[in-house]
Amino acid sequence: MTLQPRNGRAPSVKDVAAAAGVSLGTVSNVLNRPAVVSTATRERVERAMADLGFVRNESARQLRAGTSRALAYVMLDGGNPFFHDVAEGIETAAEDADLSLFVCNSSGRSDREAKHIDRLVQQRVQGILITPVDPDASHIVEIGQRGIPFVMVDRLSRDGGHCSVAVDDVLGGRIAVEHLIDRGHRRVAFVGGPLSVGQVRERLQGARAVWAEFGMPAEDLIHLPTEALTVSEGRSAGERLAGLPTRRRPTAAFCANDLLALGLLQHAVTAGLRVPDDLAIVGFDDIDFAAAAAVPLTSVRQPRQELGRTAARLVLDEATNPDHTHEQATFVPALVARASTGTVRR
Amino acid sequence: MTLQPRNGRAPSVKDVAAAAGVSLGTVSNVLNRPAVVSTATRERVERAMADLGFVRNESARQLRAGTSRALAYVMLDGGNPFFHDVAEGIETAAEDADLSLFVCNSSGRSDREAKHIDRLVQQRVQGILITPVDPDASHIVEIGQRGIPFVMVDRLSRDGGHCSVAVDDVLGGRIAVEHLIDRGHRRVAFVGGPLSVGQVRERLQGARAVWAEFGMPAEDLIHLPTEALTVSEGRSAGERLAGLPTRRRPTAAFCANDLLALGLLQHAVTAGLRVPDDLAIVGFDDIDFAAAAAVPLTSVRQPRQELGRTAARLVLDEATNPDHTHEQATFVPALVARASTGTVRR
DNA sequence: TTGTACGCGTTATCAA
DNA sequence: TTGATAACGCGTACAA
Repeated sequence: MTLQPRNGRAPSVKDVAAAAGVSLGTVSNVLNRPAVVSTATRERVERAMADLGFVRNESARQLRAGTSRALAYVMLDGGNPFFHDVAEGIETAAEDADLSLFVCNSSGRSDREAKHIDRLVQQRVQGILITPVDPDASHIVEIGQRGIPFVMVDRLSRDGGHCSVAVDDVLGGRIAVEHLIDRGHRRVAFVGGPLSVGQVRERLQGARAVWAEFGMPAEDLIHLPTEALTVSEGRSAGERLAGLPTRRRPTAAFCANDLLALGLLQHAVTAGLRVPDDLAIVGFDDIDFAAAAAVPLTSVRQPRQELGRTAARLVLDEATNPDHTHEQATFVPALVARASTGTVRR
Repeated sequence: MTLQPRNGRAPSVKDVAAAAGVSLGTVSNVLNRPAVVSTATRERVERAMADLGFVRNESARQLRAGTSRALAYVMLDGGNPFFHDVAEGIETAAEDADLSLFVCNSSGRSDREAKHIDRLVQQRVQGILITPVDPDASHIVEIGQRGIPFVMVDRLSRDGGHCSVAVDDVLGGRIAVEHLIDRGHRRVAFVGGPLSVGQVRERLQGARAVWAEFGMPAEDLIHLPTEALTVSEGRSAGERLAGLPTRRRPTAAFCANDLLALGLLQHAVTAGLRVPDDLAIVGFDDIDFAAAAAVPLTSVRQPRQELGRTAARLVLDEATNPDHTHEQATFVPALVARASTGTVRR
């Protein structure tokens, strides 16, 4: 390979044509409809491309085509493995459709999210998948108004104005707390926040619903609010929990996600509490680190990869199918019981 | 906002010009040199842009400019939070330079890596940052030959043919094992593999070097090979470790990364071993989950974000500075001692 | 089977 | 201060 770029610029089809002694159209044919080119010339052109180190210019193709060959996923928190797993699911689907996937991370900040979306619209991506900071923010709503295919991930659409995929968070909250009641717990903490996050709200709602249905007094389901869904917030919730007067101290905690649960678990162990005997813990998401915790964590599983794959399927349908209708794909969460809730009380 | 796209196509500068009753060049001036346009016309143009929902077409800009306004990072394992933190560091630097960052994930597969690179070259990204599966693979070497600025992350360049950033892995291995010797351990396991991964090789090398310097018999530093640097491989290493005859069983393990260490920790706890009393554990990377483990993990810290920021700085220099010279940025790792090695033996 | 000419949206240059 | 025009690299009618 020579790789001799003419004065710094990457070789174009024009250069290839000149090198191969054919016309520009022929080179294009070799690239896009090799069948209509004679074997001899095709090989000559291909050799020229290899010699020059020719690479198609995606921008030019895209400009010509009017749209790019890429999908994008804007995730809420790159530090949470849950979103990475969702992204993996999206990527497999994107690969099957021979599309690139741009993964962006808003880190829970609305301004960063808006900036990412701006860029993606400028890139003319085929579709946007997003787990939004706030589903009602104007920059989110505008995506749909622009006519860009988009799907909300891990959050259901309220008005059906677009596709979405999520698990039933209310149900998730129900099965988590039902499991704890089943294990004999009569005083339980819900750890999670802020309540501006829809997922947190609904998981709490499910927890409360099932708690009431079992006839338990509302004041025995204590809400320990957190400022974010992170390990360190879980740790701090643990401190507050330990500070409660003994008669009010819960024997179990249901955390709004696994990161909180891991933080809580860590603090509990540090504070000398035995898990699950002194404190049982249930998480949410079932990320790989949940099973890998020193006391493996009971968790409410979300089909992470499948959420991603389905979301990708939906954007692609919206992007290509003129008869597309918006769809709210709801998945059923499942409890995965592990050691952190392993004992039946009394 | 009307958002009335003419027959499906997004509005272009041409449409804006027509709507505002000005020429195309004026619209361009409003976008790129607003100072040279009179306030009146500028406002008219801006209103037209808002009315039409005009968004610059990045492909066209790029085609014109000859290069994109994006950087790319191809990471080795998206499931390892270490790489996410590196990516965050890169992103901050990219943001400062007003560049987009495309994050790709090879998942340790060379074919996926090659595919990603292909696409990135087609996109004409300004530079590529990569933690390669195999630094000597042809598709890696070709990046440099193509004249595309690129930096190897978490892996030093052997021949200096390109920039790279990494910590001193040999030193990292040394301080980990020195810490264990210091804590009184006389039989230690190195958990990690495959040895085709340079980082693993060098960490082992450092471990062996310091072991020898302290005059310890080589056979008391046992290598427990793994097939990957994952939690589940750590767990399986734990099983093998437990299976060793008591006289040969190490009192401490140094793991090639934190994921292995977490898996090992989990198995140890399950098997009823007390950490650190029965088995002390040192990890590598100091990901957030290390501190968050139920027995907080001693680990060799890498300056993850700073690795990323430095790498970004280097590609940008290569991309913009004609006098650029390749640089191997080496960082010094630091031991972060936590509970998993908390006790001095005997 | 191959070659020619045009358009995609943006920017920069030059002329008015 | 504004307007006309050429160029970027590619794909595709259409003509030869």
